[in-house]
Amino acid sequence: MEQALSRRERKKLETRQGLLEAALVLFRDKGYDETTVEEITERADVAKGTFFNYFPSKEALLSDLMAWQFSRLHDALDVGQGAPASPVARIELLVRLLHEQTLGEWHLFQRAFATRLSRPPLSQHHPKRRLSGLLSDLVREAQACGEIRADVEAELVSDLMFVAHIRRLSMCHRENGNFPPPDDSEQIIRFLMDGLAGPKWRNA
Amino acid sequence: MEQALSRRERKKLETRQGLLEAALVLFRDKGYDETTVEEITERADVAKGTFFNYFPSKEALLSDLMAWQFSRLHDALDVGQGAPASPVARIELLVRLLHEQTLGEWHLFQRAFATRLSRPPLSQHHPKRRLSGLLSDLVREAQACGEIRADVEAELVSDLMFVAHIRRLSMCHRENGNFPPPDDSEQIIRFLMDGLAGPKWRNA
DNA sequence: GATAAAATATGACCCTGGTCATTTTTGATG
DNA sequence: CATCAAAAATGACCAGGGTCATATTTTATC
Repeated sequence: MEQALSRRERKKLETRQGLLEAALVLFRDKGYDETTVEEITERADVAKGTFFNYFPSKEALLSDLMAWQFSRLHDALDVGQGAPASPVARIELLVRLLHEQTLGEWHLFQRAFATRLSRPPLSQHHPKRRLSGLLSDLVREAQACGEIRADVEAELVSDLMFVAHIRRLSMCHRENGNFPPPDDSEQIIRFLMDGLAGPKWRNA
Repeated sequence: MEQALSRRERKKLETRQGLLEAALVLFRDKGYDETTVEEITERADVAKGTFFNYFPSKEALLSDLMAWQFSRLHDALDVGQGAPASPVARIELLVRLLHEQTLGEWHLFQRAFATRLSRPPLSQHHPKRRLSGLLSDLVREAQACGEIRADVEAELVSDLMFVAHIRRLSMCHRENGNFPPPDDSEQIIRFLMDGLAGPKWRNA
């Protein structure tokens, strides 16, 4: 057990967590753009300047927030904890979990991903908390054991899966307001697996 | 011939175009974030406020800029003008052209796409100028004539192609500075066509 | 031309993300 | 305790995107 946390360090973590939680509530409630950094610090009961002692930017906080939200996924995907042995099956599981967890916050998620797409990484978190790393690791595993062809970059594949997921949420949301779609999460993965030419070409 | 443009309307178009061109030069030169709206209006020789009479936001201008840059692609893909008849072949052609045209401006392109991903459409341009519409139309065509399975949403497919392209540029750029990659644009399309399981599974 | 109404242009102003010099708190040491 | 240096908090400040009431220009009409 490492109880090597001085009071100072504990206070620091507390403040940081307070900011994250305040932001999450406000983002959920009013949306990302509509929430001011000052409102966040107000709610967390610190001065505005303090915010930037903990996060280099508002976007970086969002990124950390998402990482925090998704850190639990790692455990759920541990084979030791009952996750399926097949990497592809675990990918499908991940996508399904992701889908459940993203409901209600998909616009935040979407925003965070878009930012990551267009700008260099904002802050390096613990690898255990990087969703993209998790996905691409799974892809690499699947490639290693032959479930997925190895002549494509794992990063590319995982990104495609990611974006497919975001698209689906986005389309659902725009069409029927906020209604979560039927659980066809794995269909996208399957389509990526089968290819655009489709399974019927397989035996042609 | 419609010469139904009053002087006022001509001037209006001129100003708009002036802003677009000024912005393009500055974005290329200094980058999107580093370019100020005021610098753009300065260069276009109008007041800052005028900018927002023509574009609702800086981002909207970027979006229009990209649309403008890509409007010529439509012509290149006209079957009457020598483009291949096969929709998939035309998709491959589009991706290759896209790749050539994006060189040197990929970060702008990337930025515009990321914005489009995370926010509702900023301004509705002429459909002929919407790149995403162009791509998804091609996909629909390919589906109609059986080159691509029809049980997946065309929008989803075209978005995946889009993102794959962006990813590739992004990775190339990050790895070897600015060096354009070997012309393997179609490989991604082919991988999407074949699927992750890969062609070797085909006859298994 | 003179006049008026509509379209356009303008820049002072506001808001908010982000910076930074300064102040306050912390805890180590004698 | 008193002292001091390091860490952390603070809020005045700045820059840039975006708004808007006002000023200017254009066109229509007489």
